[in-house]
Parts: sequence; C-alpha cells; structure tokens
Amino acid sequence: MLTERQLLILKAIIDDYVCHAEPVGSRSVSKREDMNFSPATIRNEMADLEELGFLEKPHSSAGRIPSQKGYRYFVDHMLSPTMLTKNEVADIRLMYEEQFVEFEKLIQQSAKILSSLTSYTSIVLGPELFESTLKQIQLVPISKDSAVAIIVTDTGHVENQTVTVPGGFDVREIEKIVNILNDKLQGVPLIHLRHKLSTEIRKVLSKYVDQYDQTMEMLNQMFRQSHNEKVFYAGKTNILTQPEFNDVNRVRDLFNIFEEDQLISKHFRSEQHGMKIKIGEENEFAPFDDCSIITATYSIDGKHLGTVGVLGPTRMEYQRVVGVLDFFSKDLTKVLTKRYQNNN
Amino acid sequence: MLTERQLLILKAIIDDYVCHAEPVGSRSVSKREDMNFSPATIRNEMADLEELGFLEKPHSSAGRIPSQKGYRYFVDHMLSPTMLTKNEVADIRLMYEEQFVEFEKLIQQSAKILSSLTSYTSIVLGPELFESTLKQIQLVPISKDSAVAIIVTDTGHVENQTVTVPGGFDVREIEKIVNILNDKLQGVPLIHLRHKLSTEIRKVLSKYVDQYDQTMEMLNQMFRQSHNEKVFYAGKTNILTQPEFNDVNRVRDLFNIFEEDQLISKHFRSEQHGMKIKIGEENEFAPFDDCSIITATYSIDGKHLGTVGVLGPTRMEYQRVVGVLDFFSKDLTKVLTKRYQNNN
DNA sequence: TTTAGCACTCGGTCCAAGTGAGTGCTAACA
DNA sequence: TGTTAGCACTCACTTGGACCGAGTGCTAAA
Repeated sequence: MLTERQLLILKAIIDDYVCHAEPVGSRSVSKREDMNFSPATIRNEMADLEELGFLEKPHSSAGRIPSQKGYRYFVDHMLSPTMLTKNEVADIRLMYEEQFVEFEKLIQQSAKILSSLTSYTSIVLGPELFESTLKQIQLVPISKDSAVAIIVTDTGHVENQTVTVPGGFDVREIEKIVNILNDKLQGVPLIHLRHKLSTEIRKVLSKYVDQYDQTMEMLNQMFRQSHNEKVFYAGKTNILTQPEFNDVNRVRDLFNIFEEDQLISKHFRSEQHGMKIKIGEENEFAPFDDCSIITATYSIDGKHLGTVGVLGPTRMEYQRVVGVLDFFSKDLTKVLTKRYQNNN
Repeated sequence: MLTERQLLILKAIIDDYVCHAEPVGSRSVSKREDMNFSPATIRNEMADLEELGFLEKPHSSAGRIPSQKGYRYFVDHMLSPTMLTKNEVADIRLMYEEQFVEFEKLIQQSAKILSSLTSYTSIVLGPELFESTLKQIQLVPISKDSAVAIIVTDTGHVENQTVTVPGGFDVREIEKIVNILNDKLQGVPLIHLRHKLSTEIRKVLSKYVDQYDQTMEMLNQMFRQSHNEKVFYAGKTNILTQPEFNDVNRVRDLFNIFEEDQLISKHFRSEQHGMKIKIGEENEFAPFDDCSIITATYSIDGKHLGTVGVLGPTRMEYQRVVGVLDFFSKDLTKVLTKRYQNNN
C-alpha cells in the first residue's frame, strides 16, 4: 500500500536514525545518493508517512523518527538480512574448535560471540530440560547423613542435588536403590521423573527396600528440583553505550529484569522453531519499551532445545542481527546435532 | 592525635555525608543535638581537619566532605559495628531452613541476603576448590565417543567435564579405569590431581590398561579444567541508586568489571581469615575509586573456603556493613561446619 | 506533480543577573 | 585564651531573555 518512493524514504529514515540516533530531516534524506527529489517533495511524503503512522516527530521543528509501526513494517516487508563475512564465520567456527568443551560452556561462549558480533546484549537460554531424558543417576555419600545425587541427561547435562540419607543405610543399600532407579528410569524424560517415582518406582521399592518411607523421602528430595533452564548473558554493558540508556533510572529498570532469570527465561523462551522479532512495546515488560528483542531457536536432531537472542534498542540494526542470528542458530544446531546424535 | 572535639565533628560530618551525599556545612553540624558549639567554632575545626587531610572541599563556597583518609581514620579508630536486630538474624536463619539445599544455592542465597540487608551490592566467592579434596569420580557415557566425567569433592561440590572416549572402550574397561582412579585419588586435594595423574596413576595404568595412550589423553581432558571458584552477585542494581553512579559511563566501567569473574575473584579473594576494608583508591581498579569494598571469609571446620563481600560507594555505612558481614560470615561458617564436619 | 521560497516553530546555547549556602577573617566577648 | 557574632566574599545554581539554526508547513510558480 506504500508507494515505491515512500518505501525508499521510510528505509532511508530508518537507516539514518539507526545509525545516528537523531531525528532525520528532509534535507539530509534528499542528499542520499539514490534520492532524486528535493527536500520539499520529501517533506510532503514524510507528512504522509506520519499520517499513516510510520513516522513520528519529537517536536514540531525536529526531523522525523521511525515509529514502532514503522519498524514493524520495515521488518515485515523490507528486511534483507546481512550475510556474515568470511571472517565472522571463521570466528564462530573457532568457538567449536575446543572440541569437547562442556555443553554449558559452549552455550556461554555462544552468548559472548553473539554480543561481540552484534555489539548488543545477548541472552541465551540453556537447554530446556523438559525434553531431555535421563541417562544415569549417581548417589555419592558426602557425610554420614548426606549425599550428592547426580543426574546426567542424554544431552550430557549434569544436575546435582544434596539429599539427606536415612540413618543406617550402608553403601550396599544405596547401590541397590540406585540400580533400581537406573533400571527403571533410563530414557524417561526429566519432566516425568516425579510422576514415575510416585507410581512405578514406589511399587518396586516397597518390594525390595527395607526402610521404605525414608527412602521415598530421600528420592523426593532428589527430584524436588525444578529443572529451570539456565540463562546466560553477554555484553550486558553494550546496551549502556546506546544514547537511549543515558538515564541511569532506565538502566536500573532494565538491569533489575536481568537479575530475574525466571522472568527473562519465560519471556525469551520460544515454543515454535524459528526467528521471532519483538519491537518496543510488543515486549511484555515496560523497561523493554525502548528495546527490540530478536530470538532464534537451536535444537539437537530436530528436538527443540533452547533459544538464542539479542537485545538492543528499538533503533536496532535489524538486518544485521537477523542475519547473524539466522546463521548462528542454524550453525549451532548443526554442530550440536552432529555431536550428540549418536545417543546410545 | 585528634582532639575530642575534632573526633566529634569528623564523625558528625561522615554521618551526615553518608546519609545525604551532600557537602556538610558548619551550620548543619552545629545544629546536631550533641554539638554545643557555634558554626564559627566548627568552621575553625573544619579548617584544621582539612589541613590534616581528613576533609576536603568540592569548591570554596561549599561544605566539607570526608576525604579517603577521613574514612580510613574513621574506620580504624572510631568504628563501632552495628548489631543486627532479631528480625534480621531471623531472616538469615530462614535461609538455612531448607536444610539440604545444595551448597551452591546456599552461597547464592547468601549473596541475596547480604545485598538486601545492606542495600549495597554483594559479591560472594564460592568455595576455593584448591583446598577441597576428591571424594569420587564418575564417568557416564553419553554418545559412542563421548562421556561426562563427574568429580565430587568432600564438600559436596560437583564438577563435570565432557571428554572424548577412545574408540573401542566398552563399559567394563571404563569401569576398571574409574575404579583405579577412585582407589588412588580419593582424598587427594584437587589442586594435586594433575600432578598425581602424571606420576602415580600413569604407572598403575600402564600395567592394567590396554589402550594406554588414549586413556591418558582422556584423563588429561578430564582434569584439564582449572578449578575456578564461582562468583555470585546480588543487588548489582543497588549501586545504581547511589548518586555517585548517576553517570552512565561510570556504571559501564563498573559493570564491565563485573563481567570479568576472573578479575573480581582475584581482587576479592582473601588469603587470611577475617574482615578486610578497602576504601576508594585502595582498590586496584579505577572504576572502584569511588567505592569501598568490605570482605569477610567463611570456612568449614577451620578450613578456609571462600569470601563474602559488600561493595558500596566510599560514602558507605561502614558500621552497618561491618556489623552485618561479621555476623554473617561467622554464622555461615558455623552452619557449614556443622553440616560438613562429619566427613568420613 | 515537483520544487523554490518564505514565514514560523521550537529546542539548544549563551549570557547576565540574582540567590543562597557556605566560607574565612576579624574583632569583641566571657 | 578559647569562643562567637558579624561581615565581606565566593561560587554553584537558577532564571529568563536573546539568539541561532535545523527543520517544518504552506503557497505559488515551474
């Protein structure tokens, strides 16, 4: 519904504003190479674009800035993602080089690379464990009445949890229980562990184990932990170089949210595969009103695992970030799949 | 060397400045309850205190503010730590209630409590592993050529590391190796693991294991990890409410340091037991120039473990923070010792 | 339909005057 | 001799007016 020329002008204004963070006047638009109209003509078009809601004016004698709707239109209809350079691809590949670095470290590294490639803040959600299945359980006695329960998943993720060991249990007894657990629970999705425990395991244990009640108590402790996905940040301070965050109060509001991993994780988690772009107030939290968030998902062998995301000002280099995230998420998926597809 | 009256005035000025963050004038000092001198007299004393280096003037017609030396004198000679209220002690105790929460969670909680008690930023260093000893090693196969190595310490700390498994190893072979490791390495301080590996273990393995070279390669991967202590922060944004951090550039400099756990850990780590106060430029890093850092240590059974610390502006409530940290670190030590003293 | 011209708007900067909190110094007082 | 009242002085901060300039909207001509 926009004319060719309007598109051209809208794009020019967004380009300029993204780069300089200052209202763009008709004169400076007219000076662009590909722009063959006088400032007056452009002023007319700008007035129209403003009426349509794609631009706004900070005050009557200033230039125009893109509105949220303007960015949205740009993203939906005019976005051509920037390709990565060879060097950038090489930088990413370098990360995978240390071949058997732990999963968590890899994810953490991912966050660092994303923030350095985009110069925004990156937020990466660790594997969502509810799709992972149990590989093995271990119980290591620590003191006379406590032990560390260790749960390993098929993706190599390790969780541990201190539990109280009922008095009078000896090593053999514990071994027996652990064997039963491993026998019955291997391959069970973590999210079903508690349910299995209170049904099947319950029955088996009541047959073979002496101190049934205390044992169940211990196992409940073991699986009590809610398997929260971890949140990794990198380049948190990048956002502070943006002029829209010159006000410390805003910074505080934003960083307060960063301290709530739970909130962030909920907000970033993406159910369906693929890229998602949330602009300004499309985000749930008020401190994100001047921010845009772009997320993509990564998976192993088609199994949805987690989310990689970049947070920047609404005045963000969308093409660049979309380009980076698209490449990166797919590449990460490829690497992870290759590494973990041979399960069992 | 300071007169009674000078002490009184110095303390009054520090009190006032800590509270209001603005230069303190002679008039407002003279109005305090316990102050029976006219502004003129106080002005004379203030001039003397300035000459001695305990006070400074932002400009000629402003009141005085305490200098770094002033704070130092106050801390060294006039500090009477505030006791915690019953409610505050109760809050702390509440934290220990969930009795067998993991060690790491406990430490993380500690950071939260400290920051909420002081309204400053708290930084807590997790256990310094070099004093921990090995409790048990586990090796869990994940895919056909990789496994997760899990290391449990006597303090219930768990580390894990993905390793490449030499082709052709079967479960029994791995079990044998793990058994040898556990047999030879139990009780060995983590810091000596690598050394032991390249001496004793080497010999034993060459006798009992088939694919010696590949096995050594795997074990090297296993112990490659440098056992860095983790750093936990809480209330990072508290510092942003302080007027000295109204400037975003300062905030950025400070938060940049927060992103470098390594640096922080080095700077906060305390070799000897007890409380340490670093005021302003006594800190190593320029972004801390307007900050003071107070740290205390916690231990298990006399064995030095880690550090709890609070970071605030130089204009900090020293008495309060020292009171809180003193109580907290001792209490934490007590609880941890009680929980883990029964090792074997 | 496009453009040149022109009056107008309005935030930002500069400057001068005024304000007030605070100081240092001096002289008088107890 | 130590303390205090008084007074001139300093200086950051606020206020308001003048000015500047980037940018606009409108109108009329090309």
